[in-house]
Amino acid sequence: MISIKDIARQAGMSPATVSRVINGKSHVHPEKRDQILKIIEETGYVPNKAARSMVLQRSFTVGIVVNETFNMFQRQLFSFIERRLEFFGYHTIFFFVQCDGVSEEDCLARLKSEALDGIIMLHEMKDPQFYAYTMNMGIPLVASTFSIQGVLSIHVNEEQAAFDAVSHLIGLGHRKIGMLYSGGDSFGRQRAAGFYLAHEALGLSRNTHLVVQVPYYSIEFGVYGMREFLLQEQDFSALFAATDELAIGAMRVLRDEGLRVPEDISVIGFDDIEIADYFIPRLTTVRQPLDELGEQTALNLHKLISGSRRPGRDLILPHKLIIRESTARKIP
Amino acid sequence: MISIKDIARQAGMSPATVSRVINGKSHVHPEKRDQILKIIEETGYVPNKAARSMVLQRSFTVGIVVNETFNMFQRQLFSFIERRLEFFGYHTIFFFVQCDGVSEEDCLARLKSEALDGIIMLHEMKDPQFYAYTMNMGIPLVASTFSIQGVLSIHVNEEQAAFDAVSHLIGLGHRKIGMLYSGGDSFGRQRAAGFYLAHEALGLSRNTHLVVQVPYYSIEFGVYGMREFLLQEQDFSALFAATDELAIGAMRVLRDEGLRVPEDISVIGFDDIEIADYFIPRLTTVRQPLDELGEQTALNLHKLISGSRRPGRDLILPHKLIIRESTARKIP
DNA sequence: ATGAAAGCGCTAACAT
DNA sequence: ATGTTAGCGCTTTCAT
Repeated sequence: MISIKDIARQAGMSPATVSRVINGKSHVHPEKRDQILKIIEETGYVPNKAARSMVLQRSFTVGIVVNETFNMFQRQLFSFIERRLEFFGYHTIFFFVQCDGVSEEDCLARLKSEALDGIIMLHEMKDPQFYAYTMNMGIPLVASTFSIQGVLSIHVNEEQAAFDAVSHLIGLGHRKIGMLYSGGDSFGRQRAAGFYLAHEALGLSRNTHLVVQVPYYSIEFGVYGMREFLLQEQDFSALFAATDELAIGAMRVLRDEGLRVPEDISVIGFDDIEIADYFIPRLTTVRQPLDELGEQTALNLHKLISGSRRPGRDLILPHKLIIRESTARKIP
Repeated sequence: MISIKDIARQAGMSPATVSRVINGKSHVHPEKRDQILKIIEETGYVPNKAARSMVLQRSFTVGIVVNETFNMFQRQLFSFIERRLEFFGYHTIFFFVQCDGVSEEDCLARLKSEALDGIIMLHEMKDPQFYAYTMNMGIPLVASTFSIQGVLSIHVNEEQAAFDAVSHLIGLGHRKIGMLYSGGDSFGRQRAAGFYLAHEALGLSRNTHLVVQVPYYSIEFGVYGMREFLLQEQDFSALFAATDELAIGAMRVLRDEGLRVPEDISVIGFDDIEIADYFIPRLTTVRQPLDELGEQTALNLHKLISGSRRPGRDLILPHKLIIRESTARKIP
């Protein structure tokens, strides 16, 4: 492989000068600079990352902490994040974690074995040791799609978004509304809070019997959750699912039970994943700006790493209610 | 950061001995080995990847060449591949490419700037320069989900699988069957070949008017393709979509046009992505064993890299016809 | 069986 | 403005 020395030799200069040119440092004679640039161009030389990595004490690698289930929403988000990360020259390495202590411990152990430049969290870690470690090591952290105290967090206003979704349902005349969500994470709880708030704001009692919790945000658990629901409670005309995947699983069950959406039951989701606009019926939902979420996540982590920004306060991205076919006015 | 020297000093031995222990080399006294291992355990020391990378001339990084559209099927597959890659200690770096020459050139340029240990192709490159380069540099290559001459390819028997799918349709009494696919890649053409073969085997004429080609395998192009289809041809009772995403887009259009699936038109897909089993109606399709595909892709690339295997002949994984709700007997 | 020493490719401090 | 040099953390001859 061609190295900086080869370029230096060909140019009749020292490696240091070539290095200066590559890294855009000043104090290089413009003429020599051009000459070096020309040789680099001709030879197709590119600096060795491992060598730079070693001397700069940077790995050009960012860790992605994500739930083992890695759902459709997260895969879509990752796809956006990755494009930007790639643009900034980072490699990625995944840390799949389950929602239990052992798994988080394993994750932390692996984390320590990698000299990460930064970490993107698509999943909320409970273990305080995790934050202690990253803080201690000075590893920049970005939380994407939820908020963590002391960590640069990028997300929509979950509570307000859920409030908007449920208000839409109430506005359609629904009075008994079910909710499907997971209480295991902050954004789930915030969406639930929005659900209750909408009820209060509109003067409705918050009937807690109409709530089913599931462990993960997958279609499968949407199915499971909806089954539970039907077992417990038949007297409702609308459902607020905390994610689109939950909504899709729920609609599947409703269909199997001979219940029509939206004629018999209105369903609203959250996220606006790709399939939402094609499902039958098309899913009414709250859009999270996935592209911007991905863009901002990568960009801000990069800023944190390069030192051009400090954590500061959360970045709140705008959400948007997308009304499609799965919700309709309640038939009295 | 704690280094090999620190361990050596604590153990009262030389870095060379510690290195031997870490890498499981022989010629180390068992007692000393245990002692070193103990210290490593206690201190939580892990070798610096960049340093190893430099001396070993390996990057521990694999490139993933994938289409810019990075569809649901690919995202799901990547998720499986990544888990294994992670297990083997590789980082990943994406190379998004479009289906045009310029994009492939750019990709090649970026490829050259990364010292990759290996490359996984989820997308077929046309540019012969690409293969010339990788061959020349001795970079191991694995093609996943399609076959390339001279490259270790892992995939199902596309033609047979498509044959099975179309035979299912014909067996249901359908005689005028449409096909939606992309001719821009080998597996698309093979699936098309299976489509024709099934017609021939069953003594049906291959009415080429019943075929629509699209540029990409996305839901969006399923919609687009189906619209085209309806414009050109109304006289058919079943559709073979070359991927599930195409099928979903097609079903969406059919629904919008007031055509029922499967009562009016049967639809069969290909891949068996996650949503297939939840869509309304549940999609009949041909399953590709995504988990094993991911597993084998990562494993075989690793073997190629570590020199414990040579390209050899293609790895053919079993497919399976999954009959669900979107296909039904033709009503005369 | 073990250690000393060289060197992987690069950057930065220091010298000129 | 440019060159010299040391050193990042590791592995691997080559001695012993």
